[in-house]
Amino acid sequence: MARITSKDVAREAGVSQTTVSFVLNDRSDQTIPPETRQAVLAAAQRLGYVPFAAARTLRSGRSNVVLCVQPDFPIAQAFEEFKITLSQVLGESGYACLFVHSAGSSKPLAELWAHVQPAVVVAFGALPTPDAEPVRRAGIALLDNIFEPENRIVTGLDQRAVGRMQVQHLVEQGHERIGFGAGADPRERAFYEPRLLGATDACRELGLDPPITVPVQYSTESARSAVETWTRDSRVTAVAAFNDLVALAILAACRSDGVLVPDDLAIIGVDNLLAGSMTGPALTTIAINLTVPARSLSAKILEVAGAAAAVPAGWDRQPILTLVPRETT
Amino acid sequence: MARITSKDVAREAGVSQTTVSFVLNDRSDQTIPPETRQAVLAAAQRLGYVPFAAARTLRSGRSNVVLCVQPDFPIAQAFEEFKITLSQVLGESGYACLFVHSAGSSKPLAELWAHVQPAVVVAFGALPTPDAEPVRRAGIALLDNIFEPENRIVTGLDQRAVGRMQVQHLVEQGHERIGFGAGADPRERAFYEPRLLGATDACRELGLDPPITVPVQYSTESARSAVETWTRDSRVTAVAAFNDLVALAILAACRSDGVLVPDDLAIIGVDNLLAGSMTGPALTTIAINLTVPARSLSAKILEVAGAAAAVPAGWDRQPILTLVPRETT
DNA sequence: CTGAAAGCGCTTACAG
DNA sequence: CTGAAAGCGCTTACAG
Repeated sequence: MARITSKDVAREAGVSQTTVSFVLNDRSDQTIPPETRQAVLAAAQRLGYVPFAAARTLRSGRSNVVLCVQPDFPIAQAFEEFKITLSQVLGESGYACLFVHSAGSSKPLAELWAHVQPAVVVAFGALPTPDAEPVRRAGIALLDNIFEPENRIVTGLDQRAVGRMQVQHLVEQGHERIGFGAGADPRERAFYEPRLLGATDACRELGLDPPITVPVQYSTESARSAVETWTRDSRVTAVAAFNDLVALAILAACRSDGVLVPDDLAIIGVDNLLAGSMTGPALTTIAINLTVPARSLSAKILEVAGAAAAVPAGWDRQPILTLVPRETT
Repeated sequence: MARITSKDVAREAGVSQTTVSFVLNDRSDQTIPPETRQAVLAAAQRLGYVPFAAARTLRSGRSNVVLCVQPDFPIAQAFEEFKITLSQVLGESGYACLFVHSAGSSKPLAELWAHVQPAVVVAFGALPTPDAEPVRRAGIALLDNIFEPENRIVTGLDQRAVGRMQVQHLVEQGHERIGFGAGADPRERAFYEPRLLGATDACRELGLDPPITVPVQYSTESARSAVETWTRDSRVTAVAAFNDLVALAILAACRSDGVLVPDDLAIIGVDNLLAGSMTGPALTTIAINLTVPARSLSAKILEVAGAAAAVPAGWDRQPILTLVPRETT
């Protein structure tokens, strides 16, 4: 079955292909009488015409695809929400939001840019040089390292504020010796490093010693030696975990070692995982509303893509970080 | 900076564009002398030539993109692993694997097919008719409802086997009155319905009454009334939860109501979430190795795309489902 | 074995 | 206000 082309629409409407193009692209620099415009629109509708993007891309050298490169390891579930919001907002502005897993191509991603000549490439992490180079060379806008502190203007979210908020809460509860449960996986460094930085800043500002930091793996075993360090050697009374999973591991270690939570050791996590609300005692945590950063990033993407942002006003007034006090502090 | 085209390569190699195309596409129906072939390859290499996919797509009417439509709600984290494996295997066969969130376009996805004229469209759930129709009409291969029981040949994974395995384990532990904790979110029906079916089958085969099924939301509160139903009214001694999150909710409800696990009520989940290994008592669960279904699906995709599968042999011998016995059974 | 030429469907100077 | 024509970069009959 043959594809329906703009030529077909032109014939159906009794005009030229040029006119069809002008009408369908709503070119403001052309004056089209309403009747002609209606005729074209009606014909396109009747035939079910969908412009063939490959041809348009070939012609213009650029598609309206936004390509998002995801890290190869599973990240917090809350992140799904982020991607969904991003897709929605960009979708409303006529951009398709596609996600790739960077591990997808053993060879560098190079050829993928060619496949979908995107308008913008967004990398949540750092795009390795062999991948970034061809993007740059092709003149494609690249938004890199979205969640790094130095890019906080892009997402409106500074990870340091997370660690800062944790410490503030713990200190308000009367704690003076703070521990920090960092991640052990270098791929998650982009999250735990700035959060630790923020926690350290907050301690200093509040006149406390910097947090006693221990890397914790996602296992009770690993968390046990961390808990030992905190309670025995350093007399730490409260721990900020860089995420809920680490907090859960610490909580499990306390349970198995008879350390009372929150009496002997208070714990606060980050992410507001469902699982954290269902432990005993229930986990105090910080919820991150990723909807706001997603809208913020969308606006930036549309800006570099040279499109008018269709982002509704007021969204940036919503709070990103919310303390969820439960039973572990 | 101008794009490097096959014409440039032809000039550099001193041959025609036709020859360049033949060499670069490795056309077996053409005989090219080794020297010519080398010259072309060297020239392409030297210039850093990357074929412009839009032109190729325009010409052939089809790209080598596989488009995967994801559900709009966050699903199990293990799923990420599935997508990564899928990307890798398809990547090795020269296909780019892109993911979209179906909520992305308020209008039907229709225009997206046009954007990236994919070779195959894969929908993890059901693709609504207004979206499926244009795909079919465009003659694009569509793989739908990947995880439904009737498609178990595609993934090699029958969700019913999951529920079956849960019941078998519980019965081996001596239980005779089985409960089933289903999901409450209709969007997850594709997972809990077949699992319940499998559990019911297993009960019948083992001469037991069908499981007492209660929908459970992801909250301790919701799980409490479920636990009441099971322990008070029905004398159920063991519950199969459709996933770990429901199992965790049930565990939390037991904790708060003084129901002893596993003595009063045994619990088994599905997914092997990290959080489940860190509760007290630690959750017995079923781990799903999604690597195998991902490879299986890849093979199917490559088949419908008309490509030779580069799937290594032996992968289908690995077990998909593994019982992870811990402390709740 | 190799090349000149056509054509995929679109947009856009350019000419009326 | 509208249309004929060129050209984006590729592949493939077709002719030598």
